[in-house]
Amino acid sequence: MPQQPTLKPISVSGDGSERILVAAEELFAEHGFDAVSINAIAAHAGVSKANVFHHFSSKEALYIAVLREACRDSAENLDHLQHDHRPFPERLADFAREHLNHILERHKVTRLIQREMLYNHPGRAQDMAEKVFGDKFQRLVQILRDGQARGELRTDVDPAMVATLLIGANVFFFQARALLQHFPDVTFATDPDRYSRMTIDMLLHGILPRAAAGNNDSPPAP
Amino acid sequence: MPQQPTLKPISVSGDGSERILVAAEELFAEHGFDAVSINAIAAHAGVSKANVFHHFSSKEALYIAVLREACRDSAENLDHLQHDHRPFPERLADFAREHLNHILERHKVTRLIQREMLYNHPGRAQDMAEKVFGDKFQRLVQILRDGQARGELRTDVDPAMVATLLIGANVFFFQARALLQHFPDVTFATDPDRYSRMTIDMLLHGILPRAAAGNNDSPPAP
DNA sequence: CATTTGACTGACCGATCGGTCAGTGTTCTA
DNA sequence: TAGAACACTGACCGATCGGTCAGTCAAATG
Repeated sequence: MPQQPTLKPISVSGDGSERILVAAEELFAEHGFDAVSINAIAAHAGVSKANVFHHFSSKEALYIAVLREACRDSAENLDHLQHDHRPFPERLADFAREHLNHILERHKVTRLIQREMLYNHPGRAQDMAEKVFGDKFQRLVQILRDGQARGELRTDVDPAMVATLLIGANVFFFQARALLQHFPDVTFATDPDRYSRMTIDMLLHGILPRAAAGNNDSPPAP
Repeated sequence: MPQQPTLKPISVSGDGSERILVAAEELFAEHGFDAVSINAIAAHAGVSKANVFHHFSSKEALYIAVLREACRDSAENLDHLQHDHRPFPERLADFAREHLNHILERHKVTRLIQREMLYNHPGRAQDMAEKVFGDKFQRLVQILRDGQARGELRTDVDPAMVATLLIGANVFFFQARALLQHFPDVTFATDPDRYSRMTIDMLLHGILPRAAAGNNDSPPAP
């Protein structure tokens, strides 16, 4: 970019290295790795440029530290879904809603990771994201498999496919909602909860007309 | 990025400005705006750096020219779906498959646009993409509305929501397939046609167990 | 044939890049 | 209290950035 707007130092407590990390996360998420200079990060954190290199050996190392910090507390809690005995549709709806809210709340991290997926530098942090997401993904798949075993879910659908569609719907909402807002047909761009509900409704019951009306929830007992 | 690999000039016929555009599209799509230097583009196109500025007034202007060229022929043909009289599920399945193949074939353009959505520089090209996609999106919504009017589609689902879910599923497949390949549960990461079929199956019929087995297609006549 | 036009180039510009280094001030400890 | 350890800074480095400019060369134009 030609010029970068002069950024005021952020008001964040904590030692210097932490403030640098926060500032770097903010700027990397907003503008991307290459568009952010060490000078800008230092100014945003209210420290000198040399101080950045005192705490982090290089720009790359700082970026990786930001990613690691971002992924650290990303261990979303799926346990309460695994040991929940409510009907499957309700559990799935809860997951979808919580997952979408999780993404929206931590939008900086989400943007960082989306950038990382787009850049796909093989060495950098792809393997890290792979493990973090792979674990969560695998657990969601296991929950779906359990649902199949209990007869609460069609046995002729691929659980990994259901998980992909669910997560994809949320990720796409996150990245396209700014665009969707300007489409006259779209009324849900600013209402993630409604988006979640509609997604789950369509995923559960499909979009074809039902021969038998009513009967929306509560699948037959196994 | 610390160092950029020395790029051999691409072997492309045409006048200089066209070769510059092709080279710039390739590099911008692969590495992003800020990570690509005019020097790299010039070397990749086999011309001098000054020549790039002879044809384009600035790096920004070149980038916008690349985006414009990319969006130019992006007018995907949805007409044959609008005037197709086969059953609705088949038409929808065709759209999903064609749309996904379209995305995968033109992966450079897709990556460019995904980057643009991530960077969301308000001035640059967001409004352009907005119009291009808005038109296509609106036409898909209209097709779905027609399906509702003919009783081939549930009337209590939001057509814009169906369109979003369908396009989102494909976009997410595009951007996550490299990651999905490494998940042991995922068997469809390298088979877009199968992904499309499974998506449409789930979207049409839902994932709940069907009380009445069989009867997969052909909705009741209006 | 003289001139203009436009594609094209090498050399160069100031600014900024990531990164280094000698040195300053504070704080903890022996 | 001496001094090691540490957080931190301003000045500086070579490289590269986007962009400029004077000039070369070939084709079109009168």
